[in-house]
Amino acid sequence: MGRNIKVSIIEDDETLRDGYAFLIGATEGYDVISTYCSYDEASKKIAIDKPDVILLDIELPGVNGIDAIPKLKKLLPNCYILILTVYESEKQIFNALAAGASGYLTKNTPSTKIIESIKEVREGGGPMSINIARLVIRSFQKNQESPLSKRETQILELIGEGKSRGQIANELFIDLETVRSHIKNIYLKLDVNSRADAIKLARQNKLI
Amino acid sequence: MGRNIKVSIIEDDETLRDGYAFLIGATEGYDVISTYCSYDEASKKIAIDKPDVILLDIELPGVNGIDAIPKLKKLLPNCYILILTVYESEKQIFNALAAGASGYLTKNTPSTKIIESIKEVREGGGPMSINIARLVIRSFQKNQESPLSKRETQILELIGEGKSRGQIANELFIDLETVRSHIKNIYLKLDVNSRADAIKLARQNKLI
DNA sequence: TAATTAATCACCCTATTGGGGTGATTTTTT
DNA sequence: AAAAAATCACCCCAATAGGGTGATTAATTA
Repeated sequence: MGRNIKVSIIEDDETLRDGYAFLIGATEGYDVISTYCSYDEASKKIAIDKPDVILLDIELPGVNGIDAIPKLKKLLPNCYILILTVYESEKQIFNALAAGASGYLTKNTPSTKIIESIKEVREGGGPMSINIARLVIRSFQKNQESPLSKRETQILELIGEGKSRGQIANELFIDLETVRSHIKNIYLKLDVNSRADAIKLARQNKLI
Repeated sequence: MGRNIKVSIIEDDETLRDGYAFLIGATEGYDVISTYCSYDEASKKIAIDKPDVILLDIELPGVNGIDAIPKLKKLLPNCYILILTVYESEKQIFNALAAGASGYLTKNTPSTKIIESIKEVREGGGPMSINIARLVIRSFQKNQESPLSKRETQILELIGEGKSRGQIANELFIDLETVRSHIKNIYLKLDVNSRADAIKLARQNKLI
């Protein structure tokens, strides 16, 4: 338990890489056991290093950081990956998290927060920069001004689960014709004429 | 800009309520302008208080915290709601965030973190307790050991968007029969026999 | 109170879809 | 060399989806 946390860094910018390495290595309880400038470099040796946590950049030469995540996870299933990048686009963030990153920090993060996040991630936490947390929280928030009624929203949710009219009717204890009627109204309100378009629009606008 | 942050507290436990109020009120830059023991109490006067941030408990008498969120948002559209609760169930958390909460803290949170989170939420951040952040991040992570191939996963994603075989075929520039064939294999692998069941199972296991 | 919206059900229609069978061929990966 | 992935083909038929055009009965809001 008192063992030092073993950290590897994958970052192509030499100055940053050395900076992080020095910073973390100088901190009590942390060892920087290796640094790499690309995934291709890292892949050859990192399985032997066996780091507890990898600090990973997104913009890398060769295999980019996001594609590197599942590969690293395969090499080191018990290793936590902490993204450290300037990229703040929603897609990048969600892709990185979906791929298996356990935390996401932007490069303006103060060094104390980086150090703390490495510990946090190893303890099962999910450290994020403030701006990332904002995006993540927003991704959960539904639109409060939906044109759809409660029932319509409910039915659109079931459509989003791939259910047929019949299945929806059974689940809600209403007639099949009533379901049809609701769906027609949904289509009218959203100005679409297919399930796929309704789902797309509803998800885009966070109606469901 | 230098104006103090106006905070309201809705919390049924008197000891906690007074504790928070004292704590926050004593801090430079913060004013506790009102405290309530339920939503029903708060609803009568809180629109006049016009707080910047509401600290909200989940387990409340009468209207519970989660149902109170949209109502409060309607009364005070520009107010941020910060959940402060012992509840840590995934559903509660995601429901609260979906309803419009901007942050979620558990009650073991140190007081400095609470104070900091109030400021953070007003600056557009999304403060979370460490354990909450863990759940939130995990909710994004996909299963790395899917039984499905890339193409199958892709097709199942499109099915999850409500698309028909024909639409999928057009989108992927493959034959309708090929789509059918993939879907059959998906059903075989997942041991289901309908779109709805496939989507359900895939989402449960984070295959898509 | 009057008007609107929500929720329920009914019956018309037809092209498309969905799911089940049972194959085969060609790449790609292992 | 063997296995898995990706592609396409043709059999079947009940169910579905979407469009039209209604009506009745709560609720909610003006």
